[in-house]
Parts: sequence; C-alpha cells; structure tokens
Amino acid sequence: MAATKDPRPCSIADTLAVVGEKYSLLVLREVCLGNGRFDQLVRNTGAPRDILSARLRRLVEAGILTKRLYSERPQRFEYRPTQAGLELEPVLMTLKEWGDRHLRKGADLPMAVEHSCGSELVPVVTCGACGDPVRHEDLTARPQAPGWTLTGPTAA
Amino acid sequence: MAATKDPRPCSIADTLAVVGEKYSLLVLREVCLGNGRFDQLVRNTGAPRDILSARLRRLVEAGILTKRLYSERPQRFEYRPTQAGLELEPVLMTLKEWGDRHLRKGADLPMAVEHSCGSELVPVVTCGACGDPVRHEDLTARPQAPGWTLTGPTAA
DNA sequence: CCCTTGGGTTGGAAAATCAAACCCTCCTCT
DNA sequence: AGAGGAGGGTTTGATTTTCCAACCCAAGGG
Repeated sequence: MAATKDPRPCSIADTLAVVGEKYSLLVLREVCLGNGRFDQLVRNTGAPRDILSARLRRLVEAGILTKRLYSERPQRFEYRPTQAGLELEPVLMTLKEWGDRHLRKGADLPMAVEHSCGSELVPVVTCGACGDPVRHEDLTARPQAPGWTLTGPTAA
Repeated sequence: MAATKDPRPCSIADTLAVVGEKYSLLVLREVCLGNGRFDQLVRNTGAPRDILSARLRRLVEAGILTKRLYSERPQRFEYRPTQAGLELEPVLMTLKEWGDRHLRKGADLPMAVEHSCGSELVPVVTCGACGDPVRHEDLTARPQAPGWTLTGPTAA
C-alpha cells in the first residue's frame, strides 16, 4: 500500500499507509479488546491466516503492536497494543459511532462501549484548544509544504 | 471489500467496508478541501483513474459524496461531501494528528488546520457525556449481539 | 482543423487476497 | 507409545484487485 505516486505529503496518507490496509484496523480493534491471540484474530476479524500474519508483522514493525510471549513451553504468543496503538483507539471509536449512526441508524447496535463516567460512550472530536466539537465550517486548511494547492471553499 | 466472513457484527467493520478501501479516505480528504474535480482527485490522491472512478461511484452510492454539475456545456462535474461525508472529517483529522505525532514526530508538518477559535486544530476525542478525553483505561466494551466473546482485560 | 481540457472507459500485466492444506511444537489421553 | 488436539503460523495455487497506459467522447480555443 505504498502511496508511491501521491504527490501530496500528508499525514493522513502516511497513517493510512500503516493502518489502512484491509483488516489492519479490525486487528487493532481485537487487540484493544484483549483478543490478541492468533486464532482469536483469525476468527474475530475474518482475515485469512497468511494475510493476518503479514498485517501483524507490519503493525509490530510500525510500533503499533508488540508480540508478547505469554507462555514458554509451549511457546504461545499474544499481540498487545503499544501506546501508539492505544492512541489509535479513538479513531476506532469514531468510526464505530459513524457506523452506528449512518449504517445502522442507531438500531440493534452490536456493541456498546461504556465510559468510566458511567454513560455509554459517544465519542466527540473536539478542538484541544477551545474544547468545541470539530465542525467542517470551523476549519481552515493552511498548507505548509509544497504540493498543496487549494482551490475550494475550505482553502486558506 | 465485502467482509464476507467476519463473524462479528461490528459498526467499525461496516464503516470500513464503505470507506476503508484504498484511496477512499484520501478522496474524502480532497473533497472536504474543496478539490472535488476528477483530475484534481487524480493528481492529489495519486489514485489511478479507473480506481478513482470506482471509488467515487461507491462513495456516492453510500451517501458520502454527491456528484454536482457545475457547468452545463461543457458538462463538468464536481464531487462534494454530503452531511454524512462531513461527519467523517473528524476521523480524517484524528488520523492526521496521529500521523503528525507518531510518523513525523511533529516536525515539518505538511499541513496545519486552523480552528475557528484561532488556534491550530489538535483534535481530541472526548466522551460526549462527561467531556473527558477518551483513554483506553476508561473504556469497557459491552457486547450486545451474538458473536461477541471477550476474554481480555477490557472485557465487560 | 487541430489541440487541449475534463471526465471518464477498456484491456492486459502485476500485485494482493483467498482458501485450503500443510508443518512444527508441545500437551493430553489412553 | 501412539493418537489427537491446540496454538501459531507458512506454502501453494486459484481468484480478485490494482495498476498503468491507451483510448474515447464532447466542448471549447487558436
């Protein structure tokens, strides 16, 4: 998934180059849930074993997962999220929320997540500075590297 | 990208089935920036024209983009985000922030986004109920549909 | 008339994915 | 001791996707 021709230097593209391949984020979902064993991952993500194997290698090398020995004799491994991996969990929660609302229309949700405050988690992406929810109209792109030419209404 | 075998009913998987294919989120990025014309999309995402064409069809049919005529004679089209599409923008911002921090380590950022409050946008995913940032330790998964068996430390 | 721009479609080669089978180590049961 | 099973993968060959370049069409422009 190397973005060999993408003329835009872009952290979104870079991030997707690491976690944007098929199954990668589902693997992260499972690992964050604590289901970090190979065949749990096979069952729960539906990924073919060889693909899963490739994804795990990539995610470990990218510093998103670690491979941990949880039993010597017999040798058994488990994958766990690193700090960087855990910091992607909010992305998963946001994707989940979008799917809950737009694809399932809020009915028959297969899983809920409870926040420590006691309510069901409804993730809201906010501006770290002012705390307001991020809305499209409030954003202005300010390109800082060559390759960025903006023409539309959002342009700076 | 039909998740034909994924045994888990999951809104994350469902959402990725719609926007998780290669280039889809980059297309959305450009469209949100106002670069909604076919060859702008080709240049800015690096997607092959046929793939782009397929992605656009899919995103329109999924209700994430709309195809708008901006010039009759000669007929010229432009893609724009729908409300549902705009609601995915926070996901893009969160991915960007992760990439900025973990892949570029904060140096030489190719693009900044400014929030209407005047600061540079640093998106933070928060709990809609209490407003606190979402951290892994504060989350508890509560499966509600069959197919969900949790074994790890995050299990309910 | 010829060339360019915008917005695609088509065809064949290259790469990724898939499913099933296989392998190896250790463990347990008989 | 042998049979069988679980965990954690790798290998093989068929199927799908992606990729790239070429092509097509309609509408200006010089």
